Parts: sequence; C-alpha cells; structure tokens
Amino acid sequence: MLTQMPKGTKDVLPAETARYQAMEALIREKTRLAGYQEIRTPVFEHTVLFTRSVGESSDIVRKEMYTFEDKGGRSITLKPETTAGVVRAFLEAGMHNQALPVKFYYLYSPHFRYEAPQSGRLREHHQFGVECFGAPEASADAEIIWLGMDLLKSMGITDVKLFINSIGCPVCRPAYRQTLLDYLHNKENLLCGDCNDRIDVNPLRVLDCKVPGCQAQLKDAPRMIDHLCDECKNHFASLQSLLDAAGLTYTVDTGLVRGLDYYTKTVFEVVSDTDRGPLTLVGGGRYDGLVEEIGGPSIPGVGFGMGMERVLAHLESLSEDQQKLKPVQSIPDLYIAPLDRSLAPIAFKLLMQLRTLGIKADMNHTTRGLRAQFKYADKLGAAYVAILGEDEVSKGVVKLRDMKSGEEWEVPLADAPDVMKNRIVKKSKEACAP
RNA sequence: GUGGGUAUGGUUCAGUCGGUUAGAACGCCAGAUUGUGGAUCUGGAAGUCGUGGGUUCGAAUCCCACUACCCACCCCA
Repeated sequence: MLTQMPKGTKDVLPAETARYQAMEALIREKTRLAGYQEIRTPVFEHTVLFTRSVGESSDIVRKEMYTFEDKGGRSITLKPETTAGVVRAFLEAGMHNQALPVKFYYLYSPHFRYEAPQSGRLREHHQFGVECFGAPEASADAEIIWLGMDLLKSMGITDVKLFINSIGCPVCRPAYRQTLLDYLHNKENLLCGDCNDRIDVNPLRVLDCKVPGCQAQLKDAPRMIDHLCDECKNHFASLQSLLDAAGLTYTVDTGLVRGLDYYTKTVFEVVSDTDRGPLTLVGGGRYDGLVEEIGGPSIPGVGFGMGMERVLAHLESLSEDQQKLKPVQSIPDLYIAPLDRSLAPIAFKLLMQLRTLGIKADMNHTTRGLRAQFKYADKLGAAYVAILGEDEVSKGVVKLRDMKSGEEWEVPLADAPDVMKNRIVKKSKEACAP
C-alpha cells in the first residue's frame, strides 16, 4: 500500500453505506413532515465566515480549522460546521426577503476539525442538521428539539438524556458576564491553568471545567440562568412548557455552554451514556444575532447538528431488537449463468431485458464453470438462477432454478423476462403478506 | 498539544531464550461432482512481519527514530 487513509478519516464500506442510506431515508421523511427543505453548501468557505460566526474565542477557530491559502491568495477554510454556510447562502440568495420563517436541513454535511481522533471523534465527520430562520418564539426551539429526539427514537435510540439551558442575550449577558468575571477573578489562584487562560477570553466556558478542584470552587458561581432578562426568562419558561406539553423529559443544566460563540437564549444537547462515558449525539441552540453578524438584517435563527457517525455507532451498540433502523439488503432477484462464454450475448440480452423491467438481475462476468457460478450466486443471495447452456439454447428456452426450493423448470427464452417478472413480483407480494 | 497501548497473508490472531523454509482459523480460488449452490473432504494462492536505521554469525523477536491506528485527558458531533 502506498498510503493509508489520513488520520481521523473513515472509509464507509458497502455494509455501512446501507445503514447510512436507511438513516438518511428516515431523516428525509421526518424533515419533510416538519417542513424543512434540503440545502447543500460548499465544503469550503472564506475563512472570515467562520472566524466571525463561530467566534475567535472558540476552540474550533483557535486551533482546529483546516485553513489554507488558495492559488488566488484567498484564505479558505474547510467547514468546521455548517450553520454559518447556511446563513451565508440564505442571505446570498436573498431568501431573507421571502416569507419567513424558512426552514432548512442538510444531510451528510462533511465537517473538518483538526483534533486528536479517538472513539467517537474524527477529523472529518458528517452531520445532519436543521436551521430555522425568522422564528423568534420558543415553539421553534421546541420543534427542532422534538425533531431531534423523535429521529433518535425512531431509530431505536431511547437511552439518551436531553439537557437544556439558556445563556441569555445581548441585553442580559454583558451584565452577567461582569458579575461572573468579578467572581472568577477572586478565585483566580484556586482555579486550574486552563481556567485562568479562559477567564477573560470566554468566562462562560470556565463553568464547564471538568477538573474536580475547579468544580468545587465554582459550585457557588453566579449562573446565567439567575441573571436572565425578562424576555429571556419568559422564552426559557415558554420552552419548558412546550417541551412538557410534548411529553419530552429533560434536565436543565445551568453549566451547559456550547463551543460555538453565536448562541443566544436556548442551548441544548442530547447525550448518550456509552460505557466509555457521555457522548453528545445532537447539539444546538438559538442564534438570534448570527444573521446580522454575517451582514444580513436582524433575523433570529435556531438549529441543531447531529453527528451521523456517532448516532450510527451508538445504534450499533444496541441489541438487534432495539434497533429500528433496518438497512436495505442488496440482494439480486436473479442471476444468469451461461455455461459457455459464447452464450454471453444471449445472456446479456436477457439481462438487459430484465433490468428494463425493473428486476434486480446480474450475470456471470468471469470464466468460471457452472458450479462456481452457483456458489457465487448463492453468496450473493440470489433467489433464482437462470441457466443457459447449449441444450437450452437449441430448444429456445432458459432453465430457471428456485434457489430456495430447488425446483427447476424451462421457460421459452422469448417469454423469460415476463415470466420471471411475474414470478418475482408474486413472490415479493407473498413475502409482504401477513 | 500531553500521557498510555498497539502494528505479523484479505480478516482475527499465535509465534517460547534471538536460531534452519514465519504458522493457525476464517475468508478467497480450484478439485472431489466432465451441467447445479449451501454440508463435507482434499489441494492451492496469498506475508518486503508498519517504515527506516542500529546491535548480532543470525532479528518478527533486542535497541533507536519515524509513521499510522487505538485509548485517555482537553474539547466536541
């Protein structure tokens, strides 16, 4: 091998793509019901889009972006998240002048972050996500949270916890930030080095520190939740009553702060408890200032991202009967086995006729003998094998074998496509019957 | 970025104290069955032992460096 796949990347092999396709089909159906439309944005954007939106103080911008200069001297960054690109596209297409709210989803959007890979963490990962623009009310927040939870539930993932918090808005956060700063500066010498580095850059993140000593010191730290302005307070209360109405159980985690700087008011995470510890499957929140930050009018937004690799990995850890997402198997209905290569044109013509009729068929493409062709057809799981030898051709027939029952019969070559189609359609109906 | 672990046919792994031609299982190919799959049996192909250097008469084995992957911290999806 010349090289291997780059660190932190994953090949998705056929067994796995079938699972992705099943998940994607479910996502498309659920988002359709909720009125979200698909949007696709470029894999790379101008770097400034991310430094402005995700934020200079975030870990993503500070140390994780794949940034390079292109041949035209532009600073380009492979997208570390998709929301900023969607906002940019939304504005660039002038969609903010259309009737709002407008709702988007993106599927299998690649994200690049230069991190140290480990279980559940890659340098290239893919997210499904939704964004809703122009909906200030908490019902929009509740809608996407329900959508995320419903999707997981529909796949069979129920052993997850929903955490919510409100991190305020430009009205109330500055005052709170000052209160927190005063508190933290008093504790400076009792906190770890990381915390001290973070105090002035992003004090909210200090509250998230996992060092036990810091946690003890931060027990009595002022919490945003107690310093919300009336609007934010009402919004958060409204969100909770909506989640209650939808029958969702959740935990208010006053320490929950997200890694992107653009969030306002609602933030939330859906976390799975793996045997290796907690892992966030879905994360999101409200970003009422982001559209304006990117140069548009003041339009509120709310959205989330779901880590597709993580969700599938979690699904895989569940028992077979817990998993509701069933990948579609790729099994041919019929395999054509010509005995001799000279019969290939007849076999090929039949194959093309069958496919035109919508039958999933395949034929021998090797110099193998009949016996080996049967072995191969069996490995593919073919329901029928069509045998084409000198005997059959001289009689103008093809011999069909039902691989399950072993039954064999001869069908005139001219009628073969229709006969096979009828038989396969009938059989699949029987399989569906109760 | 820091710390720990690992690296041997396609896959999962064995390989003793450094010693002759590096093994097994599964998978793959073929034959037994000259035109018929699953089971069984027989045979075959497939390895620069992660890469580069060093020690040695001799290295998969010992030493050094590098790379990759896994795990943890940090952070996140």
